[in-house]
Amino acid sequence: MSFQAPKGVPEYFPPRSATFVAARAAFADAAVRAGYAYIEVPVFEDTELFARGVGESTDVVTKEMYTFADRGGRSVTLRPEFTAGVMRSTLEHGLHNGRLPVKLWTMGPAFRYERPQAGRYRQLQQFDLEAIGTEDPAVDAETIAIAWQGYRSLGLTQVRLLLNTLGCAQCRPAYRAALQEFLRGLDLDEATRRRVEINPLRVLDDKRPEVRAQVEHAPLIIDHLCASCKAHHDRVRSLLEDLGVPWEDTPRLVRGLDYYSRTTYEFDHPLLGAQSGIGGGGRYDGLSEDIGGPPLPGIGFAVGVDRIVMAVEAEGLAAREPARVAVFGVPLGDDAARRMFTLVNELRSAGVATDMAFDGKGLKGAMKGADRSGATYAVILGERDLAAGTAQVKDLVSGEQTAVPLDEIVTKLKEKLTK
RNA sequence: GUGGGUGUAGCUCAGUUGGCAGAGCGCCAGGUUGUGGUCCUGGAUGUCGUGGGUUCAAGUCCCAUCACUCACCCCA
Repeated sequence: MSFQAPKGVPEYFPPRSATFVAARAAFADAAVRAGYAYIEVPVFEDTELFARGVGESTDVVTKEMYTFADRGGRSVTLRPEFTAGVMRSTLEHGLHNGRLPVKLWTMGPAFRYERPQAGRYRQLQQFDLEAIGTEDPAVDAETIAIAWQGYRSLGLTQVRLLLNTLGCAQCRPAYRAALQEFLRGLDLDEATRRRVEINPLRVLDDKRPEVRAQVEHAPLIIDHLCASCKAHHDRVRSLLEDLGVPWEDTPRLVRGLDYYSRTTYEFDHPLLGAQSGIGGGGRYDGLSEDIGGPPLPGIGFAVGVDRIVMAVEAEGLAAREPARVAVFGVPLGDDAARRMFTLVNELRSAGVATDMAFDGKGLKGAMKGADRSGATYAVILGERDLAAGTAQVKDLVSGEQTAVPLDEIVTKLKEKLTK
């Protein structure tokens, strides 16, 4: 084995890839049912878009971006997240000039240059959903409900919703100053002291016990909200209550991307170890303006598909089924193999999932293949059958076998499989 | 970027004080020349991560290096 996958890039192959596909589909279905439409955005963008959209003070921008110069000398960056690109595309194509909100979803890889560990990858797979052009707290709750449905439809029961609000341009500055004043009085290491000046809210989210103990009595945003932020937050919470979606108020929850404001949330799974966040999102009312657009509020979330696969496995729910077919062709001899190839394609055209044995496999080996394919029927075609214009249709569960004329096989099998 | 752990068959792993490189699962074949699953029998597959050192002899000891992995930090 001379080559291996790039560092920190997870790969999904059968049978585990079935869980990956199911995880993405669960969220896509939930989004489509709520009227969200698909958008395909670039895997790479102008570096400046992320610098301004995600925020110059974030670790993602300062330390973790895959940035390079293309052959034309432009600085481009592999997307570290989706929201900035979706907002850019919305503005560029004027989607916000139509009916609001613009409801969009997308999915695919995002890239962050970090040291890999369990659940943390350099190429991570995300499902992303955004509602742009609305301030209605009901849409905040809607996005949460969609994510919640995604987790539930996969059978996950241990997901926790952590909820907070970060205030807005009206109330956050005063709170930020009060928090900074408090944090400056603490005994903190160099890097953290720098963070106090650049992005003090993030210090609240520090997991180190010595930091945690010190910020225990720090002022909280929840006590400094302006009237409209408080009303917004209360409304989101009461709507979640109406839906029966349980949450935990987590006044210290802060997200690592600068654009977040007001509603902020994270989904967490207790069985995943250190990287337990399996989704997160919130409101980004200032993002459009940050990247040169008009005032345009928005709310959305991203879920980590890699971590959802891990959560599904941790709860013992993994599908672990390779692709299955209903019918499997077993040809004996070259003439039969040729006839079988057409028959198999006819079955597929008729909507019957079908596979067949290749490489001139013997009867025993081909039947073994039929068994492993998961098929309920094997169609055996040997020289004798071919001469008689029939094939043997074998019920692989009962072992029963009958001769069926070749030109009736497709309709007969369709009949058998639909009842 | 910082700190720990682990590298042996496709997978999971064993390998004693340094002494012929192994098991289970999987795979292939046969038992059954036109019938799968269960069973029985047989078989194939190794740069012991890589390079160097010590030694009569290294999977085992030493050094270096790479990869993987877990945690910090950060985040999905």
